[in-house]
Amino acid sequence: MYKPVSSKVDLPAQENATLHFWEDEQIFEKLVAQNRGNPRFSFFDGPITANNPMGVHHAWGRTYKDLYQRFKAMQGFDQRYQNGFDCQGLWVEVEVEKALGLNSKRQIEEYGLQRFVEQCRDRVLTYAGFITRQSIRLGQWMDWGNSYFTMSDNNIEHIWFFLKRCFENGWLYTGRRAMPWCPRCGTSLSQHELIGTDSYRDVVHPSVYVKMPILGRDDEHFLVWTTTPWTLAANVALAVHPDLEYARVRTDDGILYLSAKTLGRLKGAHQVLDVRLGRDLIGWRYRGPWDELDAQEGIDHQVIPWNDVGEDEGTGIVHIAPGCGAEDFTLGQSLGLPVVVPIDEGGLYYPEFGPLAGVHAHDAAELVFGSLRQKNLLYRVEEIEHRYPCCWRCGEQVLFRAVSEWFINCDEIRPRMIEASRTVVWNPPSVGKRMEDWLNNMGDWCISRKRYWGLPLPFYPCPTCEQLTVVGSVDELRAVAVSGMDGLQELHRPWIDSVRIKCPNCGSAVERITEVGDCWLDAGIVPFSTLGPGFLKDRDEWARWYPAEWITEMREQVRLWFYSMLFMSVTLEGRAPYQHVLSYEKLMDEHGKPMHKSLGNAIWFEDAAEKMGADVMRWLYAGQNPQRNLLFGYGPAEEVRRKLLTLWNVYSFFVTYAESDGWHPLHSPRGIQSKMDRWILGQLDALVSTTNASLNSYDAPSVVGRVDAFVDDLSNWYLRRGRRRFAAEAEPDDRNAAFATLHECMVTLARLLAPFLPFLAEEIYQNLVRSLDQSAPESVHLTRYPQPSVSRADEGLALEMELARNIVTLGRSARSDAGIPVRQPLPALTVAGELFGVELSEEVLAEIEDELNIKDCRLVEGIDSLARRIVHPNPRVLGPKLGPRFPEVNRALREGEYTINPDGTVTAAGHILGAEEVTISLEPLEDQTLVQHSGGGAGPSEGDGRHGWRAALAVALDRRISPELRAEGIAREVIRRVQMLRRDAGLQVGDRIRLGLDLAPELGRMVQEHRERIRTEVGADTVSGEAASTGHVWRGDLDGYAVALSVEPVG
RNA sequence: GGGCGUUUAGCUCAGCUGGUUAGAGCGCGGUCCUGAUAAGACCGAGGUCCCUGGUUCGAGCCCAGGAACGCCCA
Repeated sequence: MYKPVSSKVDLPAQENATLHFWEDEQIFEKLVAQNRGNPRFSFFDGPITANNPMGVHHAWGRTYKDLYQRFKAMQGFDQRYQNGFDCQGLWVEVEVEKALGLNSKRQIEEYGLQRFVEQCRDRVLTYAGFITRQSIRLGQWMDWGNSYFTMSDNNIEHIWFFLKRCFENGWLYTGRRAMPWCPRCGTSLSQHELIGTDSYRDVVHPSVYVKMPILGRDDEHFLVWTTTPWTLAANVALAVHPDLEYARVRTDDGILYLSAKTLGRLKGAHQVLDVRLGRDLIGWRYRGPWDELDAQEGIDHQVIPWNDVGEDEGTGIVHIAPGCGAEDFTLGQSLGLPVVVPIDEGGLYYPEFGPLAGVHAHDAAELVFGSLRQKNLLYRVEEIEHRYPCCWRCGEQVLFRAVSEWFINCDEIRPRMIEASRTVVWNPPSVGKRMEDWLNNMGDWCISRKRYWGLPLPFYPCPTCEQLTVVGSVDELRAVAVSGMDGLQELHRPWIDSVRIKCPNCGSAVERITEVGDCWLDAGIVPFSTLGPGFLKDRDEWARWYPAEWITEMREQVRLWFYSMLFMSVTLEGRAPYQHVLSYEKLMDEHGKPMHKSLGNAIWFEDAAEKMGADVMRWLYAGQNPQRNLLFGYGPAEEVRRKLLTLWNVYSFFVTYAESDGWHPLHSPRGIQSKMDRWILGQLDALVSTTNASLNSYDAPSVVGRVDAFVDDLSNWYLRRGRRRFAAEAEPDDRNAAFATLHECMVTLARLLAPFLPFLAEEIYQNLVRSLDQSAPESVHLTRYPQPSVSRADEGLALEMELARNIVTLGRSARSDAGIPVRQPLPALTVAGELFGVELSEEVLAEIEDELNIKDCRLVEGIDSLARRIVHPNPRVLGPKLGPRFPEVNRALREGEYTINPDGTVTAAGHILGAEEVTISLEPLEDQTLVQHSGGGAGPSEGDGRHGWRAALAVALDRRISPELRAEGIAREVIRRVQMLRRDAGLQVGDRIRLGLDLAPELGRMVQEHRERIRTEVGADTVSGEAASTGHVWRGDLDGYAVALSVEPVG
């Protein structure tokens, strides 16, 4: 027995029931067991940050992951199904800080490192559980009990191993770099923390023009402009553009140098004494504004060249403080300039800054101006409004500080990474270019972070002899540790900080540096730490899963996860860790705007899943071109839902009729297939074949398009045409064939769609297969993926059907032109055209007649009685053949200067063109107003057989309505009216009625011979000549005669 | 400043190794069909394929230059 299926469906409810079924019956576990020991398919899951709930953007990528893993599983591949969580890093710390009301590193330390770190871990575990439940709701099948966590000791040890290898390679070093720094939080901000929308604000700052006395030239000064007066105490150089012109001008404030185009910024009158190029100023020495400070001792202030100097602001002479700015720092590094860092972690000047010592950088302006004024160096102060970065957490304005960090030198590995990247199939290919570009430009990898919750860098620099020890594993640590091992419950701060080792060189006790590692180390090691027991523990087992055949993440992972994995993999194994990469773009709201909590346009995963349904989401994701931003929302989801609903309704139709008919897939006779059956099964086979090909190259969107087309074929042609074949009064052989065909289509489709729509596919499979056959696999997901075998695809039949559908389209169009509804039968439709050898069988002609309600559809030889043939060149053939002479032939054809020869060839401009060298379109003859035509094209297409028909066709509609036809039309009209009444009355299809049929006498006579047909079609037990006065009644007129109809349920 | 990508109907997007008449869905107007279908069909309105130049018998597609937008890097 089939389970009854309503034509209306609550997809989310259906899905939740399916989830229970999978869980109760352990279907996923059975799938894993079923494929164990088979050839493997290796996929690495990029770790999702377990810091917040999963969003609908994550669900996009997770759909790809699940889709291809399910596809590979149905092909029989053994897989690991390991999900990953990214656990460490500033993002987690920040959320925990917010939750605890902490606002700075100082407060964290007061709160207690251990408690803080435990909170971080708790948060990760909480959200890992949350994301797991969400992913399950999406239908994602993973070995959820076996997820990897990047905070695990195992992961950390593998990174230690990598870092030690880097150390042995001589790549590890400490260096400084200028970082955006929040003095309130006491931490640097990483680049991506400055990218968010809230990070830049309009701020008013005092800007200052400062005079800097030139050494060896009395009363001559460089005039310098800056918006950050607090950095003047860290000045080490001035930069000029070598090719700009600089003027020496006399002013009331002495002789000043500034670039020629900025003279307008001087106060009052000035006199230009001379002009020289910036390059002539290079190397000039000057006295800095704070040379008296201890911090400035020994600094030789010089003018340096810099091509980034401009004249839009300031004076063309730029104050350089490498300790206080990112660009300054980079420039300083390239020229070997000293770095003066004026402020500490909290933004306060260090003691060696004399009068400024202990002052906060944000409060220093007045003090600075006073001092400069006193030294007669202050030229002018003005306010400036500009966009300035702020800490996204606390809103504090960011300062720049040069700080010491740990780096991995990339010189040696860069070319090897580029080589490895070229072995990867990047999808889309531009992502590969992006990777190569990134590799070519990558700086050394800064791997340290001055924070708490993260990978402890295993670096032990000896304070006595300066030898650096890098520990490569816990065993190694144990071997050299002198204290702290007993309390080492995990490889995290604060516990790891208590471990001291003995310097192998001098024997001193050495502490670990306090820094933790970049979280991309955590993710990049995944190919080594997660496969089996891991690279370090069981190399053979590890190697069976390495490298990944396929991975997928969003495109920004090129410079993040894809990069860090590649880096670590090339270092440790000398090759890329993945073979195919699929990347995808960003998810936006349905209007193309980024989703933001603050904009109110964010859609939460739970809401989407419960309102749209996971399958709808998945179909939306799978159909998206991954190279384009996905516009996600309830509008697009509704479009998808309607497509799935079409499929659902075919399913519902099948179940309803198979159940009432008692048709059984195993016990009912196969019947005798019609052309329609053979056609749809051929379409099905073609779909199976192309779907396999597409999925094997990770191209889901084209599958979605073809499935949509197939469902349209199935619903709007096969089933629409075949409805009556499923009725009880249909001929049994034909009916059985129809059921068997539709059943096969639905079951194959369920298996084909299982990776895409796991819920819907399961529902259909359970009801159509499993409910009748307990020996069948327990779940659609335990079946094998449909394989292209001996195909029943029949190109000739496909073309014939396409031709038929084209004729129907023309016929409908002709009826529309004539203003005659389809319900009114018409005597004849004449079809003529260039059919390219495709034949229309009687069987298919009958479908056309029935569909168009035409008594006789006939094909005539030749077209000339219906339409004028217009010859067009077939440029694809003629172009290469005629070359430059092509245009003259083209012109002749266009202007009608040609003759069509009896053998079908065409003579134009002195050339004889073969039938395959031209195409024919039709123009209706003027007196044949009811002719509809379709343009000619390339003839039967090769390709995949879909929508390839471009024949030149013409149809002529005979619109003479005899009294008999009129009567039949009216009878159909009556039937339709009664059916509408039945629906209004809420009757089921099988319910019987009493029909009241009160017709004007003339009408009654006309319809007389159709009375029995009316009675049977509307399911009436009796027909009376009078309509009831109340209840379900329709009164109106048909063809000008009064009519009253009534419907009363029987019993 | 450099790199990558995008630009096609009101909106969202297809468009094959270049082929002459550029398509779909949504939306809009009209008509029709229907006891599987909250669906569907037919007709219609709606296009400077971002711009300029080049190659070619022929360019939405190839080449060069430019513009706008997006992302990444500096």
